Amino acid sequence: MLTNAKAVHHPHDHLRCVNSALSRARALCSARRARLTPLREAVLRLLWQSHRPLGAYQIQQQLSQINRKAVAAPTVYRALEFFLELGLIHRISSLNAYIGCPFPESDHSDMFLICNDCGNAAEVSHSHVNQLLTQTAKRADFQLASQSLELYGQCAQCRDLADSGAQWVR
Amino acid sequence: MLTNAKAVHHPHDHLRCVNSALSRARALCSARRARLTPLREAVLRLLWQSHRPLGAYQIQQQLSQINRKAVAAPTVYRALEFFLELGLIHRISSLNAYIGCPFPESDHSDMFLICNDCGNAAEVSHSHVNQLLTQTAKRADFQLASQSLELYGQCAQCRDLADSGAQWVR
DNA sequence: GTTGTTTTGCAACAGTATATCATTACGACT
DNA sequence: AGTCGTAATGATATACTGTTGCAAAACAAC
Repeated sequence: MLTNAKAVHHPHDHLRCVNSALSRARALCSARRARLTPLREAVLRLLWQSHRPLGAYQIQQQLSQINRKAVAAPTVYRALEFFLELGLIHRISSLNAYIGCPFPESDHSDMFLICNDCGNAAEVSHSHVNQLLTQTAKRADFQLASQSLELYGQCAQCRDLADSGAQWVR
Repeated sequence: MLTNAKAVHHPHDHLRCVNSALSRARALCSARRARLTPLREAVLRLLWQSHRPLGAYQIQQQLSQINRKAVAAPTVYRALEFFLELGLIHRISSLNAYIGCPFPESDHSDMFLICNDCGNAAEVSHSHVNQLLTQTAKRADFQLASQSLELYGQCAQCRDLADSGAQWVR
């Protein structure tokens, strides 16, 4: 089982996530001869500032602040498209939002565990799940090609917080 | 395993789907003291005209034609919300589209098999899948509450069509 | 440095969904 | 039937999400 849930849904050294993500991105881009421009890197950094999926227009706003001048929507979408094609980010369709992929080099079909309280989304790739889904589809005489799996619930950290009577403030 | 895949992805007597869906809807509405108004029934009929998910604005257009006068977006969304709350329809978030639920009275967590060729979407509820997902989530210390599972691929009918060399025209 | 390609800027627009307030229809009660 | 409260619909505006098309700028290769 490939997952970053242990980090995402618990306290962790987030700087490591960011640095690891950026160095992986740089490696992958140079391997594919894709240009990781300053603007694109800024978008990727924003996506990795936390484990919460970000909407395109949230990115736009933050990017505009950083740049000290307005950045247009297509610019953001182009950067997102660039990363989506490289497998460096994913789109979470039930949220219309985007999130960095923690293991872009491994060919995986992904699933997300999204916390209803804190909004953090962990990625999980589990071969049993994929097998069962493929098999279930096959039993319905359906040839599976791709999937969108988004699970909602409560993460460990928020459960503990809730148990202790505290309130989460977004 | 609860599914309508056998019908959806094969030739079938669709009138039975429609009639069954409408009578179930009427039953459920009267049981819940919810009003199945003419407008709402028209929306539900449109959703059941095929097994392809419909966008809200597609519904709006067709509804306007039927009504011989323009129907506004909020009207459509209100009808959709009404049915969503009753569990009579589902929203497929990766398509921004809506589809009738074939077994609204049974409490189920759903998954869709959506054909990339013909667009038909079958609903599947499989306890093994749900168990495995719940368990996988649990292993990541995550308390599963709800899910959005949308699988894409090729249905049996379209596979046969493709094998026979024919072309599907949408 | 010139040239061809990729990236970014910019403006307009298309598609999806919601907020707000006015109006109408309905159900229950007298 | 008439009144009253609630639910449903109409109508307008607006927010949010995403795309198209074309021009300008940056870059890579020669």
